[in-house]
Amino acid sequence: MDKQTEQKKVFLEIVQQLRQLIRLEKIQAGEKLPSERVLSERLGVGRSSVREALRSLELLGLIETRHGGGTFLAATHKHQLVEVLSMFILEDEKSKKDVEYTRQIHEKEAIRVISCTEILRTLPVWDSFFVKLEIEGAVNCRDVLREVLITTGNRLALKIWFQLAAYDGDRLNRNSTDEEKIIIQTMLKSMQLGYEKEALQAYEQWMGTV
Amino acid sequence: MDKQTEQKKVFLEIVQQLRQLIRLEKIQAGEKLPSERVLSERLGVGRSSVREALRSLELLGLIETRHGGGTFLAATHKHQLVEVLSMFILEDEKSKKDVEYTRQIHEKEAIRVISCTEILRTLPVWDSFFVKLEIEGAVNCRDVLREVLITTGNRLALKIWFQLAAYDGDRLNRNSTDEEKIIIQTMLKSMQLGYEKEALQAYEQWMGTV
DNA sequence: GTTAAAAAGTGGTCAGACCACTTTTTTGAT
DNA sequence: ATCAAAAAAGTGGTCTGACCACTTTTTAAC
Repeated sequence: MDKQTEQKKVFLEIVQQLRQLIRLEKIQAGEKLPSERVLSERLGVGRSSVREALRSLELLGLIETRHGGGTFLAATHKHQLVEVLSMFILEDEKSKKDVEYTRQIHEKEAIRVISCTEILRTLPVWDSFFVKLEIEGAVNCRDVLREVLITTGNRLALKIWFQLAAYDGDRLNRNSTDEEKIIIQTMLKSMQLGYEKEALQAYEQWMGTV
Repeated sequence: MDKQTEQKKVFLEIVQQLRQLIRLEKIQAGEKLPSERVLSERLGVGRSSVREALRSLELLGLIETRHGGGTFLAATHKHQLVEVLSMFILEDEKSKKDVEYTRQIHEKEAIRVISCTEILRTLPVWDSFFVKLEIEGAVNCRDVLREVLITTGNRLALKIWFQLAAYDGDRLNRNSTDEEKIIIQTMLKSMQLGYEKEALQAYEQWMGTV
């Protein structure tokens, strides 16, 4: 599984080396980085390779470049953004539990919102899941939760959820078992009736069975 | 305010042109993109510039490159990631409400977790806020919420919150008013005692007054 | 028709050049 | 000695050409 990741990504290595350089040199936010030519020499790579790495970090908002002035470490509040990303992008998956748990935060909130909103909890889409459960005997777990998230109408939360769900995919993107079928039915029914507490209980039970 | 953003970012223009090219050519996920040399010619720029743009998109996970094979549009689930980012990176802030609301999702969840966990709700840090409120008459709203998020121990949720809070900063990074003082005290006290419902009620009231 | 070799295509990297802009240093007039 | 203008150095921005390693396609031989 790790064969591919460790293979060879010279380009990413430069990014990592740059991060290391920033850490070792204790370069603070707003301070200047070594010039491209100096970096090229110190890292033993061509200037164009350095630029490719720098350009990536710039798009991420980690650094800022001023034509003729130099390259500077971006303001701190932008770093936070990068940290979130790098956790995924750089495969820093030392906290899979956090990913799962954070995903569930959004799912629970969506269930609450829908249960408390007449217009949302009476949507015909929920009945469609009942039909599917009856006919096919199972539903795709991810589909159910995605629909829940979509229904709330919070685009940002939806996208964050997509992101989290993508990295927790194996346990999510599958068909429900017979055991889960009953739990999901209970959850959806409670939601439709506006029983927030019962819907959440069923959800917790669902996640607990996985 | 927009003077700087529109100035000149030739590098970002290429990224945009690539996005446009992908859209116009209807290139689907997994399909091949034109080669670097072809792109260089079609866009009227040097190959190194094209590569800088491609490398950025690669770090974002939008594209995949195979040595000797070509450049391919990444799988869809990776796109979602990019969308979240671009919402911030490309300053596409057409949904400030969503940012605020999503931020509050995490804050509410943190309050729930703390209220239900003996070890967390009896932490001495909460008392320190009472002291500060008495002596100085006010606390920094952001500080309170940050401490709440930190306490839960979910690093990922914390970082997402930092990100969201940074873009909703003005209304958050300020001292509490006299009116808020009482509400915050109520919220913290309820949390300490494990009264989840009351703590959340106070929180909702707090956010409602802003 | 199959297979092996050759060719073409493509990404990966480097080196050098030139331009535009900024910062620093030097110069010269007061 | 001071200050302003000019020159120099430093730096990012971009392009070109070259070579290598790898993959895909084409060709040639059987």
